[in-house]
Amino acid sequence: MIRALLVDDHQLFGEGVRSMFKPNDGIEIVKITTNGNNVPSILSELEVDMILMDISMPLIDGVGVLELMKSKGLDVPVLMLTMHQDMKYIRKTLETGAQGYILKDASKAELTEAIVKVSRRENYFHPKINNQIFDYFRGNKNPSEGDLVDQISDREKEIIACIGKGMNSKAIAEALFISEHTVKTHRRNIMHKLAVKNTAELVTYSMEKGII
Amino acid sequence: MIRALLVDDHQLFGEGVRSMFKPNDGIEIVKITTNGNNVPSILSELEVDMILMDISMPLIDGVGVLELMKSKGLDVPVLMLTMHQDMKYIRKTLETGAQGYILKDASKAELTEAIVKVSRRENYFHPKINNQIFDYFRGNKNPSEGDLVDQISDREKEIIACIGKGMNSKAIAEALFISEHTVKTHRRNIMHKLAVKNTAELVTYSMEKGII
DNA sequence: TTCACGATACCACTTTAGGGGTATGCGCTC
DNA sequence: GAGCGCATACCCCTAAAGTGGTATCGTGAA
Repeated sequence: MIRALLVDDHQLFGEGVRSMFKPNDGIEIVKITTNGNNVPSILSELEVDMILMDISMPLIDGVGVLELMKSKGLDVPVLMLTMHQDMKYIRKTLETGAQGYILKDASKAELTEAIVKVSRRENYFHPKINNQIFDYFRGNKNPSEGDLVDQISDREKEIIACIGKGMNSKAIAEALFISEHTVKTHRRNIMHKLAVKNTAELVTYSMEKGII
Repeated sequence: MIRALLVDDHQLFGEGVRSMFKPNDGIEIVKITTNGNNVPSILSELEVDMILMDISMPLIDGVGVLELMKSKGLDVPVLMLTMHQDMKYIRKTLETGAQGYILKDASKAELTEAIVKVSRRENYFHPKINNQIFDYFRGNKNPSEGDLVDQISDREKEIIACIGKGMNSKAIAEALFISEHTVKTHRRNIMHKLAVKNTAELVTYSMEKGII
């Protein structure tokens, strides 16, 4: 029997998954929590073989919980359970040490397989995102092909956020206490880094990639 | 026993909810479909007391299914089940005739209550969105306060999509086989309707509201 | 210690967006 | 059938974005 902890802010989903597993499935959701911050204390109280965790949660997100666990030396395999197919999330979770990644539109059979594999510390990637994983590792060998997003500095992200709010270069300059020239230079650098043609595409790209 | 049909593209969620209800709960998910287009044929085969439906689905969305049902004269009460707390979705579903609206982070007790009420053709609104509903009806008396989004015509949405892709007015004109002047007029109208200052804000707003 | 990078700043220039009008034809509704 | 919204199209003009440079300073890595 695999003892699993479920971390998901959607109560319905959590209770649903719990009742989905019958005793002879070999999987039991021993605890559900909607607050990732509780994970360390739960792990100290309960014996848990693996953690099923949603990525996007209000108080602390999946990646945050992974980091929290790592900082406390808690080493329980984690299967990320999410709707997001974006490389941004997949990448972050894998980098932070998740054992697997499965989409919420998976079937019960797929989830079962994923839970079993992850509890054995094997990797599981949902078929739909397997190709993206390969692309990611390929991209890693060619840094030029790597994700454009993390070439953006914090200051540049500030600029992007202002642009998204509809501020023009002058307004941004005043808000950040810098010259309008500097803002324009930043804009240019950002556009080159993200390989976009104009502000509109810059905003679209930034929102899709979660910069904004 | 309330016989419910569940329409959700997330298999896991669907199977989870199904197994959540035990015989003595008085609720049975008699069928799960991931494709809303199948709803009419399912209703002709099975006796169903109410429909639990996700709003955002790939092939046909919840509102689309409601419209499809209405066009075929199918009158089964529908409880919308979703993560979206946006007024945009709530409003559309209510306007199209949904009986209730519940968030996916509800508890089993709340879902049960909602299903029972909806099956009796009573309304159910998740507590979290009740206030928004009131605001909506208040807003209805003041049409100026209404949602800006649905003042946007289909053509204008096309223009917005092109802008988001980084196309300039000339490129959009060529793509849509219209004059650049027309595109500029559209842009102006859109910006006025959405009350935004420039393209960047237009893109941000449109993405947040789901126009793009 | 040199070298790369980020943040800052400036100049000059072209292109595009944005705002002011006005207008016409089409389909729908009251 | 008058009015309304929508898509279409054109005019003029200003403000802003976007493109080409160059340059200084500080910090942290090789």
